[in-house]
Amino acid sequence: MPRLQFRPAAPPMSNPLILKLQQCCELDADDIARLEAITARTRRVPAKEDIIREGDPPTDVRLVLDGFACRYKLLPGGKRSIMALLVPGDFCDLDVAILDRMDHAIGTLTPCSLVDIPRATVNELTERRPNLARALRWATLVDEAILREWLANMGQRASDRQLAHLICELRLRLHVVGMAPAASFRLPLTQEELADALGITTVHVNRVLQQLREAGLIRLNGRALSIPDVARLEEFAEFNPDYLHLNQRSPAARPA
Amino acid sequence: MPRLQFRPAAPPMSNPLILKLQQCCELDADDIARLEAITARTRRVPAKEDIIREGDPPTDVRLVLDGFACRYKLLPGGKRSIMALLVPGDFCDLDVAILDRMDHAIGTLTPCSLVDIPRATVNELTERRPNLARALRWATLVDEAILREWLANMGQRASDRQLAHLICELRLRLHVVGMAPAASFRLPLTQEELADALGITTVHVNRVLQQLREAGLIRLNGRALSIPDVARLEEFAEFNPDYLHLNQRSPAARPA
DNA sequence: CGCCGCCTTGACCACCATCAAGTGGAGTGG
DNA sequence: CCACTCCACTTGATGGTGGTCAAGGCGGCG
Repeated sequence: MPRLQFRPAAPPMSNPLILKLQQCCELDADDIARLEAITARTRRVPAKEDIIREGDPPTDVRLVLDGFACRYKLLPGGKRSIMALLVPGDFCDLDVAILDRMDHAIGTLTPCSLVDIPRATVNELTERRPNLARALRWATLVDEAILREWLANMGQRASDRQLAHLICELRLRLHVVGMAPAASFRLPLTQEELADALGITTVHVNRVLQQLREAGLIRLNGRALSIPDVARLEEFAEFNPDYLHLNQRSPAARPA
Repeated sequence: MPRLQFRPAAPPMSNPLILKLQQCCELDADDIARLEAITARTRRVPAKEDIIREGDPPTDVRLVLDGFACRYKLLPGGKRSIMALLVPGDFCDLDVAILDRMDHAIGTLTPCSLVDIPRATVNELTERRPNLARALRWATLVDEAILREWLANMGQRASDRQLAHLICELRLRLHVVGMAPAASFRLPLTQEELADALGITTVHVNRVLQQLREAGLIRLNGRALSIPDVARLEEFAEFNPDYLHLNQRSPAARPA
């Protein structure tokens, strides 16, 4: 690749937002430069802290650049429902400015790096760069598709397949942003958090994890998860990645 | 009301799309005229028929003007997951043009009146009428919020409250479009369809419906459902309507 | 009349919730 | 360095919610 010859210091692309949006469209150098400019100023947030609370009026657009966060609601009974996991490259609230108040909260699960993007910047970007407008819209549509898949997952599958399905989804989403090479990645969620996302109890998550381990479908020590045979796990989970709408620009080249 | 004096034939507003979008913004006469023009040409579709199939490339925008439809997926095991109910005023696929192919299907539950709106018309509308652009965006955000609420509902609540919650939601959504006056409405879903939406079995839906009847929370004969005491049912279901984001323009005037 | 969807009911049992106790590692302070 | 606490994870016993299987009723429609 001679055209890289004179830029030896250039790091391999590691901006998760850019990596993700490239699944939708070809981004040109200017698009990429703008995205990098936007994501330059990050802010650290400790683990287990709210980023946005239910009832808040929406403000800036927020973006996760590092760490895991989640959308959640607290129900009257005191239970928590985790309705989405946010990984690097995911937006918190691209569009919510139109709504009067947040109907759910967003909180960190691990320490996170966030970017706050003024709404005006987003608007200017989408007006001038049709590619990016399209890519951002694509990102919200994929978030919605994930929500639908979770609903189907939760409603129709037994808990072992349900958990396996979540693992398959996370692997692929992390893979896209370069965080799950070789079918292994850090799964920094506690079993309680997994339980709240799956709609089952902590105790049961524990037992199901052990089942999956004993079946040789996953390997897990500490927070490090690896998948000996991705195809086998995906088959077990009935995982069909279509809903993530990856690699739209060149359908042949989907990452394995 | 003397200004209506010379239009005695004018029907009370009964266009569900307009009634719904007015929950978001004040629409002026021109906005309304355009919406009426768009919804003039309807098309009948029989019950239990697909409107869009999984895998189809997205085409026109479709809108339900009468009847009930649903988003659904068929899982490998042969089970069906209903992930959304579409009632009059709801869009099938405002934004999906950006995606390569549908990741779920949409089918009618009852006979429906649909409108097919060319994408160009939608684009033109949103460019010229900021109010409408806002209202359409609002509508998709509410759809997403409903999806999140369903996820919480399914994951965290016992099946009786789950079903009660769905009934509360439907009542309010139908009320907005003038189809649930006096806390009663037609619920044209079969118990099997309810089961697929709630993630439980038909047999269990049957039993839960009877429980709710015996508890005096609902009255049901045939497909006609009425709610003796809405507040009581909503309390039982832990129903909090905030997620529907109704009546944003004048928070005081929410319909009871 | 007879078929076919849809609803209803009963018997049985498994999955998963609940309750309770205990392990082990990380961090803290004596 | 050891005791202590705290948190996440682990394990067992028990029971209920809701699944499964099976049969029957009922109304609509050809």
